[in-house]
This record gives sequence, structure tokens and C-alpha cells, in this order.
Amino acid sequence: MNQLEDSHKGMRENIISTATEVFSRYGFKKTSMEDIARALRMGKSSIYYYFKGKEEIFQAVVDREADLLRVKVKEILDSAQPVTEKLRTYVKMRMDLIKQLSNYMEILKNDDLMNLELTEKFRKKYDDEEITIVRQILEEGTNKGELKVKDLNLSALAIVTAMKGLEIPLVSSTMGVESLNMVIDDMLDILFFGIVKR
Amino acid sequence: MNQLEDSHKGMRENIISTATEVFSRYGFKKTSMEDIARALRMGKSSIYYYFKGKEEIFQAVVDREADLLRVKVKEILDSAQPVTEKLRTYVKMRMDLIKQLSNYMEILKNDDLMNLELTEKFRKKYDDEEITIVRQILEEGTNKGELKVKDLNLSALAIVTAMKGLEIPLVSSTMGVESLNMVIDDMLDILFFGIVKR
DNA sequence: ATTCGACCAAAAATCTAAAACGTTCCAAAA
DNA sequence: TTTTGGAACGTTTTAGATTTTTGGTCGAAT
Repeated sequence: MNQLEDSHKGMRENIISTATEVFSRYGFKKTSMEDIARALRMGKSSIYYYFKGKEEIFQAVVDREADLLRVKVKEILDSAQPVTEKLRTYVKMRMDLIKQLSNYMEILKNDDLMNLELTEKFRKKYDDEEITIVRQILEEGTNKGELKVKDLNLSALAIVTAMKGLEIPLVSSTMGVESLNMVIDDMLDILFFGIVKR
Repeated sequence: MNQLEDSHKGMRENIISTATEVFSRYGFKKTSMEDIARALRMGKSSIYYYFKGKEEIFQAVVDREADLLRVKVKEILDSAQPVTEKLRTYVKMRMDLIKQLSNYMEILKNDDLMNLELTEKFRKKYDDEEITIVRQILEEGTNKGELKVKDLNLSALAIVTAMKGLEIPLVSSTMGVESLNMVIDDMLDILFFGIVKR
């Protein structure tokens, strides 16, 4: 029974891997179950033995990407860097991911707005998580005496919000990678030291 | 000839006023030239005597709103407040405007994405202007010794970018006005004083 | 100088039949 | 029992042909 369960999970992984490739090629909507089935060399109805439907597959794909991200985030959080560097590393990594995802989901290229809904749906799931991560960093910095933050929750929200502003030129590819990095660095300098003279 | 020019300009103003009402009611795409003409009680072809076309009317409408805004901005800039307060006032005013405009253009309610393109098109026109305004404030603060900014241009860009992050929950009305104001205040505190202890 | 009805090409809305789609069912294979 | 795929179902999407609406032009009338 263990073997059976394992092969079941193995097949799920197999499907997720293949689906990831197909989704990243055609986007969510343009990918049909037949596309996935063909790539797997199975009948499409077989997929329904392992997944409830198309959205569940996509959810699984996104979840796996998120898991990979969580590992990286944990590495950063557990590292011995000063918190300012942790934050810097985290922000840059996050921006790389967003850029990747925006290509991946083809938010812009696709005509339909279903994608916007879907994007929002999945984003909401990770919004709170992101605020938590930033707050954790801020908390650590406060405890170590490196930072001085008035309200942890609000500050984390403010930082995440500011990062979202950076997404806009990134996703619409108005901004090159070089100038984006400059803006990030400047934003973080302001974030760390403020602009008021004292 | 002066009279004629005046009446010409007067009629243009008349059209702009009426068009503003109709546009704010139906949005850009859903209002037809006939709608505007009917509201003006004219034949629609008469409008073309004063304006080149629909987009020019809309442009004029937006420009007039922008002019009203510029007056307010000038008041703030010329006031005797400390620059930190100027910035605070400016940011809050800007957010009010965005909220107004997002209702006005009905970015969300409308199904089509033409509106997104159009919004972007008009936004680009004022993006540089906004960065200039913020940079002006930063410059004044630096000259008066109130602020200490490394790179004026980059910092202005960073601040404007962060403000755009705030637009997202504002436009999609995910965030109430109260909590928005808290986030703004917190963002500005961070902006002014940073989060690094010293 | 100003207004407007008639007109045009292009775009948008409307309709319909066929194709494609996600999903279910079931019998057969493993 | 687990796994598979062919057939079938109801729904959504698509394509094409048709009609309506729209933004814009023109020339005549005032």
C-alpha cells in the first residue's frame, strides 16, 4: 500500500512537472487538458484520477514554485547577514521571481481578464505570507538592536506595498533590469536611513 | 475677431464641461459622440468644428482636471510648511485624486482593456511631471538643510514608485480609507526617518 | 464663422453553427 | 484494486456572416 501511494504521489509529481512546462509555454488558459495529456503520453481522462481538475493542477504547480521559494527565503532568513542585507537580498530575489512569474502567467500578452482574476486569486494567498516574512526580518532587526521600527505590522505592510509599486514597471517591462536595480538600491537606502537630516 | 475667438474658446469650454459630465457617467469608451452632442443639444458634427475628435476632447477634459490639480500643488509648494509636511500633504492629495480618477475612468467596472491602454497613455504624460514635483520638494528640503538626500532624481523616482504601490489597493478598493491613511503615515515616517537605529 | 443632415468606412455588437473544451462515466487492461 | 483511455455530455469558445453603431468627413445652408 505504501508502494501504491508512492507511485500515486510520483505520478502526481510527474504531472505537475509536465504541466509546469506546458503552462509556462502557453499560459493557463491556452493550455488544454489535452495538451497536458499529450505531453504526458496519457489519455486526458487519466489525469482526473490524480487531480480534481485543471485548476487543481495549476494550484499544485504554483504551490511547488512557492515551496522552492520558501526554501530560498528560509536560507536568507537563517543566514548570518545583518538584517539590512537580508532585506536587500529578499527584495531583489522577490523582484526576480515576479519578473519570472509575469512571463510565466503571461498576464499582459493574453487578452482575457480571467487571468487577472486568477492572478489576484493566487496572489491573495501569498500576500499575508509576504508581509509576515518582512515583519519577521524587521522583528529580528529590532531584537538585535539594528533597527528601530515604530509599528512592526504597519511597517511591513508599508514595505510590501512599496515593493508592489516596483512591480508595475517591471511587469510592463517599462524599466530595464539595470535601472530597476538602481531604484531598488535607492529605495532601500531611503528605507534604512530616511531622508531627514539629523 | 477677439469676440469670435472668445466665443470659440467659450464653446470649447462648454463642450469640455458637458463632456466631463458624460465621460464621468459612462466612461470614455461607452460615451459616444452622439451622447455628448445630445447633452449639448447640438448636431454631433458641430463638435468637430471645435475638436479634432473624441480623444482630443478627452485629452482636454483630463488636462483641465490636471490644471486644477496644478493649482493645488502650487499652493502646497509655495506654502510655508516644513518640507516634510509638504510631502505629506502632497501624497495624501495625490491619493485622493487617484481615487477620484479611478472612479471617473471606471478602470475596473468596464470589461474592456482598451481602458488600461488609455489610462497608461495619459498617465505617461504626467509621470515625469510628478517626479519633478517630488524632486522639487526634496530639493527645497535639501537646500533648507531639512533633508539629506543622496541622489535627488533617483530618490524622487523611488518615492513616486512607492506611491504607485499604494494605488493598487486603492483602485481595487481592497483597502478602506482609514487603513490607507495609516499606511500612508507609516510609509512617510519610514521615508523621513528610516528604520535603522542610530 | 458656425451648424447640421447626409453619408462613409471601420468598428462593434449580434447571431448561429461548428469546434473545442473540461469533465464524467464506464468498461477494460494491468 | 489501481490505472487507463474511448466514448459521451453539457458547456464554453470560436469563426464567420450579418447587422448596428460609431467616429469622422463633406458640402450645403445660414
